[in-house]
Amino acid sequence: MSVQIEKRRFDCSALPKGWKREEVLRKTGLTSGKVDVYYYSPSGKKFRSKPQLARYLGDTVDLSSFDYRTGKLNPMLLRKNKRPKGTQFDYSRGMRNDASLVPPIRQTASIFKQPVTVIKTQPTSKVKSDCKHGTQDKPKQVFWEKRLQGLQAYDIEAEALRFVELPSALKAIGPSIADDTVLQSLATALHLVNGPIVGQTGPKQSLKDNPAVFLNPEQPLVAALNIEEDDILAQEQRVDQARERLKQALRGLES
DNA sequence: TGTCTCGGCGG
DNA sequence: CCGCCGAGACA
Repeated sequence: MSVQIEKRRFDCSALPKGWKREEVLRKTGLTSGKVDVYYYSPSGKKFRSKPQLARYLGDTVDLSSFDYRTGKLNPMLLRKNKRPKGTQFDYSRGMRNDASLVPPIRQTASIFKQPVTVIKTQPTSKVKSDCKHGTQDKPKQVFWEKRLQGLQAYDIEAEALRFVELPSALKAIGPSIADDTVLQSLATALHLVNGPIVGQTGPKQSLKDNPAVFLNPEQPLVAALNIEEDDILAQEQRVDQARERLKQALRGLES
């Protein structure tokens, strides 16, 4: 009698390095014999459905050609609108269909945020995984924050909302970077960057002379900042005051 | 509290 | 029938 493997965690060829795929056999109960499939991100987070995976990977990734159960990439799985024989490759929805998409091409936003090369081999094309560089994020443009410059929040009366004042400790870095841009870059960094936000830590003079070269685009456009115990205490106090004001306001609503 | 496991709902 | 996720069991 062959004892089937009841639990195995594999590297999966269709997935980038570090991702694991696991099959778990149900041993008891009404559903005994059913196999559950799980995925593990490089950081160890467990995923138990395709929607969960999609949520984690974000809108930029198209999982429509990914078969969750088998872990394989392109089994032409979409039941409806199955393509006629003549068509060679499903370029996936959302992709433009111009000359720049004739293989071989590079895609940076592919399954699991991994760069792939689409190569053409007669008569069918296929997707070749490129693992040797690991996962890659889209490079950030230097001073990309400038694209946000001049954008402003308005209230319902179309009146511009007053801009918040930045603490004097936040010193902008870069060519004519205004306070609002500093705030936008800070907010973006807080939202996107995993890890500490430390500001621009490069050599001061170089940053001044040639920011385009010495700036770290991963960090916000502020000089390296140091947060002291006092700053934290002061901030806690401000929060307390704000809460107090909110309490008063709510009390005013009740009566 | 977090992980593992099976049930069961709904497409 | 099967994907997805809730929730009980268990550590």
